[in-house]
Amino acid sequence: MSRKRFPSKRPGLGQRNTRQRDVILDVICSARGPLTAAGILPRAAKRIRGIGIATIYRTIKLLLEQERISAVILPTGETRYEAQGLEHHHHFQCTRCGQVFCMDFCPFTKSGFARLPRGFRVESHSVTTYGKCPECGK
Amino acid sequence: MSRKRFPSKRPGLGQRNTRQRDVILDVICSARGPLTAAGILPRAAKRIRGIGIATIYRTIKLLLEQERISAVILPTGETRYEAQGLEHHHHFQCTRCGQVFCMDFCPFTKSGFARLPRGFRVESHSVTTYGKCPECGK
DNA sequence: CTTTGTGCAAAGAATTTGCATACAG
DNA sequence: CTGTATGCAAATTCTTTGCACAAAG
Repeated sequence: MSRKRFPSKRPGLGQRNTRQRDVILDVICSARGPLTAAGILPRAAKRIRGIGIATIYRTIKLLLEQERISAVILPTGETRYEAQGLEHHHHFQCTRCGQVFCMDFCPFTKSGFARLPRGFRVESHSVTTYGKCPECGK
Repeated sequence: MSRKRFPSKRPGLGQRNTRQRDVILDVICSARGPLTAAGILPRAAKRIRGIGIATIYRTIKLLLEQERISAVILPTGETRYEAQGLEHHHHFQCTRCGQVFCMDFCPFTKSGFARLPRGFRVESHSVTTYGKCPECGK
């Protein structure tokens, strides 16, 4: 049910430089858009014969912990991964072509709208905030 | 992977009024915020001994097709369900207890912040906007 | 009665984990 | 060498489906 967001880092993990990790990170970072785990596998397999899906998932988890990639969850519930930019950003999905874009605007700043790139027309949006509810905030 | 959002309605389905359907709809509609399928089960089971998780899922699908409830997919990928026809709103998840609340504020209005209920403390948020990208907007 | 709906258990799909082996440092 | 990382397959988790029985109309 509740998926752990930031699993406690087990000491002694993510210590070594392996070809698998390099390739998986590169596949994610050089893709045109965010990829699913299943989409990463064949791309990585072209460069490393026999790489397994478990390695893809384990590496994704590691890269997420290291904040080198971030997860993008589409409205269908599909999880994809993209390179982690340093700046706080959100996403925009075109309702016609389905492409997902990164937007450097944030509606939580007063000038949020000003930072919406030219040409993008917002039709709807979904916002989820996280924090402490009244009972837990005491 | 891609979950069908509105499967073709098979004729002859959703014809009958059953206690299970009434109770499941009521559980979803009278909750404080959107519920997961697993969260609906125990609430419905209090009123109908022996109700099964398969019935929860089948009824959720039916209610979605009838547009009596809608799915809320949180940025964690967790899928929840809430009554349909509520006013435009967003959600707030407590980072401690995990509960999800409906918030009638919207950051896309100038006075958005003023409508954040007392006692809720925002720590982070995630926003996805939908619309037409430059190429598709022509 | 006839047909749809339900509960149970098995099947699927996506992701995680255990374990023996491979390999980085 | 020592201990981490990988690949495989089994295990989990969440959701769907097949089937026989229950129940709505």
